[in-house]
Amino acid sequence: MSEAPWENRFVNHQQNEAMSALSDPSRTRRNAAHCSSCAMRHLCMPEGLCSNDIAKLENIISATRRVKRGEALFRVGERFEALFAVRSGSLKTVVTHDGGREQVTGLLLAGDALGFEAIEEGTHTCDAIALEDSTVCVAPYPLFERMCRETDALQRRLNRMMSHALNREANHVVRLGMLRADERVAGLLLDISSRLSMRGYASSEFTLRMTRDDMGSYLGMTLETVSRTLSRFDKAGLIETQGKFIRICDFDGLRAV
Amino acid sequence: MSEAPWENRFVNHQQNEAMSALSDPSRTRRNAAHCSSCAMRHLCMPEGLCSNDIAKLENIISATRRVKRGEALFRVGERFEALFAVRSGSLKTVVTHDGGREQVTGLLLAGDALGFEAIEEGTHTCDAIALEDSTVCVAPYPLFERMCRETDALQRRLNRMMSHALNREANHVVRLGMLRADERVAGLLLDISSRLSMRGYASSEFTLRMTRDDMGSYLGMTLETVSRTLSRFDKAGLIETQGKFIRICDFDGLRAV
DNA sequence: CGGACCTTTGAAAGTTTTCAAAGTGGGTGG
DNA sequence: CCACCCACTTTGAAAACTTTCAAAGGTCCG
Repeated sequence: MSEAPWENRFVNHQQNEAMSALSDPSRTRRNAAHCSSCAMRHLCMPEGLCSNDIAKLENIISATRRVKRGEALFRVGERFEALFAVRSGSLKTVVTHDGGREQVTGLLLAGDALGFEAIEEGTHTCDAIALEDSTVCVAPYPLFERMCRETDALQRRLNRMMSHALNREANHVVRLGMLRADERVAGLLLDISSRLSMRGYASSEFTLRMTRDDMGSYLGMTLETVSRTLSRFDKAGLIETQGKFIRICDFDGLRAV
Repeated sequence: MSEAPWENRFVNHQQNEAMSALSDPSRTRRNAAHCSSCAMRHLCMPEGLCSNDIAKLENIISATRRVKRGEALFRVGERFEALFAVRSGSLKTVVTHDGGREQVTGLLLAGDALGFEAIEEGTHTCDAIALEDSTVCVAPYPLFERMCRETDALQRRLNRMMSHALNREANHVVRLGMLRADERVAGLLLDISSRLSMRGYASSEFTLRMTRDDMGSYLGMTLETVSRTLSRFDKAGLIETQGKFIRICDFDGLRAV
């Protein structure tokens, strides 16, 4: 049982990746180590940065923060102090509607950056909750902003990252607005798979730390419908589920809804 | 009939606004005139820009483009060349899913900026279609980017605008994911009302140039459900509808769903 | 002014939610 | 280290909501 494939958790993948991403053996300072590693790639390692720039950046992004499962990295209304990048683990962003109803608006995996929503008003507009014990890199925004001013490439990277976040949201809008329940679930699985794949992880199996309730909230449906849909996919041979572990068996089948 | 309140179109409002916003009588050049006026306020007139900066900006944003009803300002796949701001009229953004199904992902009113989604990949990821004959201000991105580099305040404004777009999308996600049909329609009406109000227009009545089909697509429901919901609101005394003209009679009632 | 497009309304069909209850799993304290 | 318990998951059946199909007005744009 301890050798079962679904024991192959995110955390393990991430640590492997973190190690292998240390492509430059000369950087051995502790701060440099995590900064140049996997999770901060998008935030810290834009093409076009010279090694001098990278050194400056490493000084800015010097802190790592730990967030335990269920704890908040930040909450609605808190002052905006830093951008974050998921180094290991995963988080969800949540908005609480009046009346206490909650909606999961985002899923952040290792390598994803978050916090951009707070730039507008200077305060966070959603909660970011860890789905498992996680670590994030911290980029204090005032410093980051100053460095953007000095380094064009970094500024361009920031603009692209925010544009990327915008496109991600637009995809989510399409998923919620145009797709039926089973199409949404299939879309989510394929989306996660492709995000993992882009970062060098196995794309056909993963452990999704969201509950069925979280998935339902994210997809605009009830937890029961999520569960039923996954069961149906399983019976149809499209996937195999074992609790939170999911293996995709038939990509084309999933794409065909 | 020609004096009926629903003759009071957006276009009229906008022209009034454009005139009244010419707060500095010294700026009489043609290029300066439209640039310092209403529609570009968000793009061009951040607090913190000195008059010298503003002059430079006016040179960059020198073009106005006309888009006729039904025509595209840009389309999916087209190269990203400029950011835009709606000067008069209104547009929708549309994504076409495989299979030809279309989803309206955004509604842009006078004063709104658009085009940010194209920064990531350098090509547009949606179509922008005019809902009525409209004009937009054009900010060529390479020039705009360069000016951001020279002027901190403008860069900060750009970041805030993109963050704002992100928050707008997040609101839309919540609307689609957590609300029922009538709540979505009510939410849209209140959203439009508040956006008009922020820009100094009458907030209790407006002519929404989208068709019921567009509204349905934007809200993730069918045109029939939109129509039925509006009829029900009308009968309940919450609003008055006359085709595309809508008057909100009972804001609190609408907020209460 | 005419015709195309848009809107409204009804009834039936379909999908998803709600309510309910049993089963499963994993993390926590003893 | 194990057992227990709480939280999560699964499944069923009825109810609710929304869509689909259909047809009759309306509106407005050229």
